[in-house]
Formats: sequence, C-alpha cells, structure tokens
Amino acid sequence: MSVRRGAGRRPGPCAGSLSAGPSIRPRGTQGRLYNSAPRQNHLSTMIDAKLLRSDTQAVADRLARRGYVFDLDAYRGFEQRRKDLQVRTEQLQAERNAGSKRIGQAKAKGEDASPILADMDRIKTQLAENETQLGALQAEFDDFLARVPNPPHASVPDGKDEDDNVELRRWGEPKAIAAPRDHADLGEALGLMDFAAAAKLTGARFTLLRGGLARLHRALAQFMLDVHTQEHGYEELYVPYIVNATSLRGTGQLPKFGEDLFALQGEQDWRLIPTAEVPVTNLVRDEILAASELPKKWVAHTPCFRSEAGSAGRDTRGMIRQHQFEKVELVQFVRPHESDAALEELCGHAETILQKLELPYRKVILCGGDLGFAAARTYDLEVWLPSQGQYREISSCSNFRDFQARRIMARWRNPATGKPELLHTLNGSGLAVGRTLIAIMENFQQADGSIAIPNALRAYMGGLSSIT
RNA sequence: GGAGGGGUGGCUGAGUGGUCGAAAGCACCGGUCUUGAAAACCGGCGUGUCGAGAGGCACCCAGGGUUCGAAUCCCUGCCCCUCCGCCA
Repeated sequence: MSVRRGAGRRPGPCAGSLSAGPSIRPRGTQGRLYNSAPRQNHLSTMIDAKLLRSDTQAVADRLARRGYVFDLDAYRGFEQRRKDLQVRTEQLQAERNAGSKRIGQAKAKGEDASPILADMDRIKTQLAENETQLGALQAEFDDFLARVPNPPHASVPDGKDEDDNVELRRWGEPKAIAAPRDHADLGEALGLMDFAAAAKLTGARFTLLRGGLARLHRALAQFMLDVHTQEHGYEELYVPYIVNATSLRGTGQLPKFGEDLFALQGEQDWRLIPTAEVPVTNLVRDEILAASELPKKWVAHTPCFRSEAGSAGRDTRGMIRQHQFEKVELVQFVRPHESDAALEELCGHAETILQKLELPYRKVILCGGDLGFAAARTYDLEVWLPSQGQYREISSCSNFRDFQARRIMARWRNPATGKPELLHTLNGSGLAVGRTLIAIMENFQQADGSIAIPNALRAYMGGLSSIT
C-alpha cells in the first residue's frame, strides 16, 4: 500500500495544501456513531460512502491509479456486519421507543405499567449490548474508510512518483547567468541575509532579513495580495495563526501529520498553522452557503510554521526550507460542476504572479502516485533556480472536489433541488513568499552581486530599481 | 483573573421528565384572490441515515451519566454575553 500524502511527500511551502491524512475518529465520540448525524461523524470519512457502496469496484479501480490498494474483501465484510447490526439495533430502539410511549400513556390513565416495564428490561439489556458492538464496529469501519484517499481525476496521468509527473508547459526563458550564485551567498554578501543571527536567536532553519531584502519580502506579499484582490476577485482575509485541533482535523493535518506541526504548551490543544489553508478552509466548516455567494474566493497572507520533521538533511542551505515562512494562499469554494474550470483559473492566478515578476517557470501535472491524499488533481508550478540549474516547486494548486468538503460539511443550497449539497474546494499558493524572494534574488542577480528589482515590484519598493 | 447569565430549526424565540423533531412569529416556496403587485387567506417548509415503499432510526453546543423514557435532571468540556480587574 502506498498512500502518499502532500505533507509527507514534499514538505515544501505549498505541500500543506495537499496534505490530508487518514483520520482516526474524533475523540470522545465512541459508542455514538451508529447513526450518521453530521456533527458526529463528519470529521472521519472523506471518501463518498454512498458511491463506494453503489459502485465499489469502480472506486477501487480509480484508487488503483494512485497506487492505493483498496481492500475489497475487508470493505464488504465491514458493510455486511454493519448493516446487520444496525438493522437489529434500530429495531430494538423502535421497540424501546414504542414501549416507553405505552408506559407514558398507561401512567397518564392511572393504569399499572409494570408488565410493560418487565419487557423493557429485556430490551434495554439487548440494546445496550447491540449499541456497544455497533459503536465498536463503526469505529473500526470509520478508521478503515478514513484511510482511503481521494480517487484521482480522469485527467491525472499514470505514474508512481515524482519522476512520472508530466510537464505541461514552460513560460519564460532562463537568463544566461555566468557562474550563478545562490541566494544565500548573494544575501550574505550583501549583508542583508543572516542565517547565523537567526540561529543565535532560535536555531537552524530560520532566516533573518535586513534592509532591502526585508523590504522586498514585505513588498512581495503586498504585491501578491493586491493582484489577487484587485485583478482576480478574491476577498482578503486576516486569520488566526493559531488553530485548534478540530480545525486541523478538518483539513487533515491531524492526526496523521501532527509531528509536522508546532504545538503550543498550555491547557488548550492549539497549534501554529502550517498553512493558511487550515483557518480559511475551516471557515466554511458546518456552513451552508447560499448559491448567490458562490464562487467563494479568498486570499490570505500568513506565516506558516512547519517542524519539517521528516526532512532532516534536505535543503539545509539557505531559506528554501524553513520552520517559518510566509505564503499567500488562494482558496475557492465552488459549485461542483465548476471545479474543473476553477482549478485552471486558480492556477492561472498563481501563474500571473510569476509572469508579472518575470520569473521563468514550468507547469507540471502530478501523476496518480504523487498526488496528495485529499487531492483529485494537482498542478505544481516550479520556478527556475539558476544556482540549482533546475525548476523548484513554488506553488501547488489542487482540486479536492467534494473530499474535503465532506469532512468539514461545507455545503451550499442548490436552488435546483432546494437541498444542501457538498461544495467543491480548491486551493493553491499564490505564491510562497520566501521562495519567490529566493527566485528573484537568483534570477535577477547582477555581476556585481546586486539584485535588480522586477518592474512590477518597483512601486512597492519606493521606486527602487535594485538592492545593493 | 473574579462574579453572574446563556447556547433550541435560515432568523427571533417557547418548551424544565412522556404522545416533542420540537409552539409561535419572521423569512422562504406553492396556491387562491388581483390587470399586475402588495395585503389577506390556504397549504408547504430542518439535517443525516436505512428502506422499493409505508415507514424506522438518529440529531435541540459537545461528551458522559440517571431513567422504561431526556431538549428538559446530574457531571465534564467548549463557546458566547454582561459587570469588575488587568492590558496592546
């Protein structure tokens, strides 16, 4: 079995948007899950249980495309046992309810209710036993289902890992730079990027920026926000950077990827956000949006905190992989039939930033095997880094279809049916700010070690044309 | 941090042990009336799940408990509000 997930797969600045792990059921719901009231189980199952029941083999076939072996026998066994137990339990509940009603009526008339009470005793015992069994079975079943990833979209290419991703196109021509220096080298030489200082203050994987680079970093975030709000129609959000466990479970960071998160000490089970996806997506948790509000397009600029637990030794130089970085995140909630188009649009919004900044990049579609747990389809945008002579991930844009929405019960009222129906969710980085800074430094480096400022950014830099 | 008050359907808001999935009003949908609209009147109107259907089951912040039976009683947690204190 190879369940590959975003956060585990590539803990880059954008991978959080792909992450969503299998979930154990929420704490404290044991024994009450035989029914399906939304508040009681919506944080466990992500796969469409109905579709799975009606078209088991087809779902299994689709899952195989991402390298996930769906255990048909185990599934069918669970279904059979669950159904039997549930029917019996509900029959007993019906008996109990009817009996209780008769007792009430008898007492109201002043009759003797003791014959009925004796019978109730039997029912009560049997029912308790059935409920316990059903609760345990449901818990096991939910855990099984929660580990099933999102079936890939039909357009996703076959493949088992990163090497099988398909490049869709390239934009921009990498400049010929003789003996390109990397951003750490450039930044330190300018005296504006200080890893030693950050290490003194905190430790490894932090960066301190000064003067022009600190300003450029700020300018980038402002620029991205302005483009997305003014040209792409997103509403800007300011959100908490600390979230509770329920929110993290909603987007799938918990319980599977808990070690990638920084937890706060104290009485509350609070963590620092690994991506704005967590607060923004959870905003719609348990909500029913009006059709007139759709599509919902939100952009948020936040710091992101990641422990990078599984990445020891990877990208240790420079500020490619940090415990703290900033990101401008795009999130959309859309009507189901609009989500395919929305992914193209959202990815285009991220591309616009790269184009305006004149940064050469390529667009890649992830193959089935490289897809994050919750994603049905993902495009990665990779920016050219001259010092590495290769393209590196700077944005990851995914369509989750109804997978995340089911987990957080994000719905809309469909006027055609009058009923609440699941939304489709999408998100993507637009862009990772730290990596954009790096890309600008490396692509715009001058022979004398200074950094030219891309035209689009100069207004945000007080007219400055270069950092020296 | 101290004291008190609350969490019920899209909204307001009744309901303190039984026939309550839950009064009433508003909103919304359909109809009658009207040249049209409004008003008025009639009807409908939560979610999930199982079932071919009839209908069953579950859900009144969450979890646990008492009871033949819990929106209602008890315990725990979370959240909100008011006053005092502190504070950017």
